[in-house]
Amino acid sequence: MAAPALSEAETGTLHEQIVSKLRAVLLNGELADGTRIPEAQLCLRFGISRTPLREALKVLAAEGFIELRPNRGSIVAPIDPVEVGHLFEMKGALEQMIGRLAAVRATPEDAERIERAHAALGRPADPAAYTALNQDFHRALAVATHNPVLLQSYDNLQKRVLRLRFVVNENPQRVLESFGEHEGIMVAFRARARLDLAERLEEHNRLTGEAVMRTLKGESA
Amino acid sequence: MAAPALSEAETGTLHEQIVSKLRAVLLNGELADGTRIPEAQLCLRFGISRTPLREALKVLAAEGFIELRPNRGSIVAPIDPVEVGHLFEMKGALEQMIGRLAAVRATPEDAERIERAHAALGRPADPAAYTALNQDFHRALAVATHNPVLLQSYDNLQKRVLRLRFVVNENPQRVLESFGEHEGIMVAFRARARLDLAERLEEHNRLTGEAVMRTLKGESA
DNA sequence: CGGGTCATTTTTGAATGCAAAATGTCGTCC
DNA sequence: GGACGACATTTTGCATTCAAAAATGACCCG
Repeated sequence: MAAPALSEAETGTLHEQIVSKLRAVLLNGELADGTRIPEAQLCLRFGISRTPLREALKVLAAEGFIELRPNRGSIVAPIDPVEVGHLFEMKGALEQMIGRLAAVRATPEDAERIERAHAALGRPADPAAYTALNQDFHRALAVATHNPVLLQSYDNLQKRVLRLRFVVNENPQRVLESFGEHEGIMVAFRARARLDLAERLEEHNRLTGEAVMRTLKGESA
Repeated sequence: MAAPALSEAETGTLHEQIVSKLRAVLLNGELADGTRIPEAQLCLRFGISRTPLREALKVLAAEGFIELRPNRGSIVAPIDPVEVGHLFEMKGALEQMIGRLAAVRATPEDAERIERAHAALGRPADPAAYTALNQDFHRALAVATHNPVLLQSYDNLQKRVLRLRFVVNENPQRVLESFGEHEGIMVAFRARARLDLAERLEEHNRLTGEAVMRTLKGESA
């Protein structure tokens, strides 16, 4: 019998579990951006002492999810429209790389995972499920590059961008456009057309970024 | 009177100082890759207790410089030829992005910094100095993108690659080639030719990577 | 009634202490 | 001579403790 596939949050050392759990809390939008994070409260919540919690905070700060202010506590990293632009720009460079590499390196298993993720995306459930499936789809392409360094950076960016969905709601118009773009991406992928795949992924990312930026600016105005 | 510009290692909280200092130690090649890092020894060396040291270790692990093995201590991240290939590949994507953006966004001040860094590189001193100046030059181009997200990722990759110089010595032949490539890069930069600059940076990175990989394979064989 | 100062409380940063896991040592047996 | 196993030692992971810095609030003065 195979091992029961423990989720990342229930294995490893205590502080590693806390990193996963706390990151999940932040990505679930439970703590609004900019709010203070009292250590004692989190210790109570997770049932641990401050030592592993503080280790986790340092790691999450390095990942860009929280901000440490010496002697003044940690805060959930504020969402800055300028930084969001930079995040999408950086993600665009990775998407291009993903396109060029995945088209060439995808194994049959990779291709099947990508097809499945794309198919799952075809039947739109609630918005929250759509977001998760969309992430899975794009991540499956990143996995197909077989470059762990790239994948780790991509995961980080994807998660940091993911936090935005609580300040800018998914725009239904944009979701519809995405379907078409995803189809185009799959066409290029099935043809293993590396430059086309790169271009379509980059453009898809750029359009999403622009939509997010418009909403961000609209709401702040 | 301006503040005396403290180096990163002497400011901020204790654990932040340790992160910088310890990273510097690793980049100086004082600890060979794969060697164990006894916590007590480092505490003694830095004159601190284990708490901030362990926080620093977690951060450096997240950055990819060390590896944490639960209950079995930390080791200096082993240099794996396959991973080195992945690092250069990822760096290549960023170099392209740097080329496309820096050509367009560089301010006159950026341009001057880049020119100065390039000029400093022209008079080759000892190999160690050359490596540092070379890093400065490429970093100056990254700064000119005015994208901090990119810059942070680039810094990380640059430093991780930097560790290699202790396992593969700078190859004089390759250094000579670099001079020519740097000239080409500057020509493209001065003309603000974004696609050319991107291509030359990418190619320069690829050639360096290939040279390193050849040496790595040669030495392991 | 508002602003400012000082004492009190809370919270953070780092050191210490303690239990569990891993490592090393020695003796035994084959 | 080498493999195995019990014991002692070391090292790690986490909880607890202590000191210093920031936040809070009471009090006074204008």
